[in-house]
Amino acid sequence: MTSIDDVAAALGVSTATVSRALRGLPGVAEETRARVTTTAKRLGYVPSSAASGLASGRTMAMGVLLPAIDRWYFSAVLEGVDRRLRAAGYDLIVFSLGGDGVNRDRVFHRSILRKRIDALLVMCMHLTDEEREAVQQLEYPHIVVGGAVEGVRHVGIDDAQAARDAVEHLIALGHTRIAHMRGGGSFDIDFEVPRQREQAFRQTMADHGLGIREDWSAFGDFTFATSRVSALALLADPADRPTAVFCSSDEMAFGVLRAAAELGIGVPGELSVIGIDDHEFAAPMGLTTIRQDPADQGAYAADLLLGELLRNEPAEYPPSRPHLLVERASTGPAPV
Amino acid sequence: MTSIDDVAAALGVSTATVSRALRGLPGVAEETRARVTTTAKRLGYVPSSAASGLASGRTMAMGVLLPAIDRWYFSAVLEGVDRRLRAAGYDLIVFSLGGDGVNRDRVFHRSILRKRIDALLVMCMHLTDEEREAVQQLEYPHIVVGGAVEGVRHVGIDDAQAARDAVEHLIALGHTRIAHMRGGGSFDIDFEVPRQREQAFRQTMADHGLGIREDWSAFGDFTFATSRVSALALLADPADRPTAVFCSSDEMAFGVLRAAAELGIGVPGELSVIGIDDHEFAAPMGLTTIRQDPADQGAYAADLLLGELLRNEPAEYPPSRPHLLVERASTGPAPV
DNA sequence: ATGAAAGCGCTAACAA
DNA sequence: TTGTTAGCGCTTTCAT
Repeated sequence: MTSIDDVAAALGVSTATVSRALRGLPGVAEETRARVTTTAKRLGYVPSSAASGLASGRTMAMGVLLPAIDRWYFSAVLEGVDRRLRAAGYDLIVFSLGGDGVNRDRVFHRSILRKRIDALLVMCMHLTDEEREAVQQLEYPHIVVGGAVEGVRHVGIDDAQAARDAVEHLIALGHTRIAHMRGGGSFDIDFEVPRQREQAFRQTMADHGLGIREDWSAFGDFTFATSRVSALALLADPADRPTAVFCSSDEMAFGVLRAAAELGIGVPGELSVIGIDDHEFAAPMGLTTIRQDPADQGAYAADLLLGELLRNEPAEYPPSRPHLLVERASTGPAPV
Repeated sequence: MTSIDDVAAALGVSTATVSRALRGLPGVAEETRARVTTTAKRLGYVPSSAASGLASGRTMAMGVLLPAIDRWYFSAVLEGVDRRLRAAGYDLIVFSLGGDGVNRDRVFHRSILRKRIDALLVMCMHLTDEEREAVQQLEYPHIVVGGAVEGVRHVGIDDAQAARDAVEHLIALGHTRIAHMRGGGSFDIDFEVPRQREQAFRQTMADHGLGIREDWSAFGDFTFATSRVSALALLADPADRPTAVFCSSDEMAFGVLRAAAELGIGVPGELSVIGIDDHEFAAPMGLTTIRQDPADQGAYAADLLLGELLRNEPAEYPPSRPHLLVERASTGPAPV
């Protein structure tokens, strides 16, 4: 491996000059910089991140802590984060807690604190008290994306308002018999988000003088499969079923749509379904939903951290990102 | 930040002893090791990865190069890789080429070669000649997951056989009018995989003496939305349409199912649909498919690299992972 | 079983 | 504008 010394020796200049030239620092004659650049390329020199990290205290890497990679929301956020980091020349290190609790604290103690990263982005999820504390006490910039985590700043959509918008869309269509497909639960994925959406659902119903039936609060676990099974039960009785279902996520909405199709229930004629997310499948499925843009959220958070790294001072920022009602074919007037 | 020297000083031992004790190396009295461990924990000592990487030449990180994070296959592979790495105490660095070609070569030259990682896992995708060469000449262990990349070893399912199994399932059900929903195209995602599946489709049809209609080779781009639109056209004419569609991926199969539903075509009564993947939505959708396990492929590849890192010699290994026909409700006998 | 000391390859004062 | 020189915090011989 050719090192900075090789380049310096080849040109008869000092390593400091090579370093400055290559990093675009001022105080290097343009002619010198050109020669250095050329020679470095010719020798195939690539700086060692370990060495520069050790010397400068900057790793040029950012970490993302998440409960699972292979879920729509998280992978989309990741994509947004990555785009920004790439542009800034930063590398992305992913810490997934991946289902089993095994190695959870190893992640915390070995990696997150290991000076491997300059900043950390935490995806909304349930943390133990100890873990939360570890995050709070991080010495470098950090932020939560998605739901709130106590004592840590965060960015995300206004979950309560998003849920309210969805429910009010149904109410405006004349629905009064509205069920809720809830998320959260088996995954450690989150606590705050499902709770806020649920609470907003209840509050909105109450604000409009509509009653809530506890047996119409179905558990969908944020997944297609669980939601489908729940919906099959929820919609089983033609004589007594909701005319609309507010789903706390699109994936659960797909489960409800599927259940309706299996039961021969017409959408939106007999049943309206609305979700939250605007998942990739929502448009082709004709699903009405509240759009959020996870990639934007990730990019926004990454920008924030990158900015703080640059200016070395905390940023002022509005914590909430926009959402938008997208009307498609899965919602319509309440049946008479 | 407390360093190894602080720990050593606190105990009145040398840094070498602390290092040995903490890394579980032999030649340390158990009593000493215990004292070191305790003190290190008390002082909140966490070794710096940059320093140890610089000194030892090991970064304890593995890279994954992929065209996009937020797609089913890739995020699932990532999950499998991550699980293994976590267990081995390795960190995961993700290099996404993410759509736009911007910064592509920066990824190659700045990150991959930057001694930041001990090994690289490349997700099947289209690489420029120069990029392919860069990968081939990597000095550390590397492997491709998914489709083949010329000149680099790889692991994945036997795509040709998987496609053949799918098509023969349809043929065994009596279908002769079989269409193909093809993937590949707009994403740089892949070249080899869609081609192999297409070729196997053609070969299998020919082997069974069945004709192929070029207008029944539809382009689905590996996505739900594109496939749905293609299928809408493919299935438009009740008097002249296929009785079965072989889809090169589940997401495209969902598009075909959706199109069939919109057109009022009964599945599997009038139309059989089969996919490849066993996507999370396949079971609740009742989709017959060829199951593959991306997480397993990722884990397998990661294990391989980890093993080589450990033993310092290339591993012998079977390049192909299993696939399995999963019969569900979307395929049935050809209509008479 | 432990310690001393020489780097690993860079960056960042400080000089010149 | 360029060079000199300390480190950054570990690992790893080589001694002891």
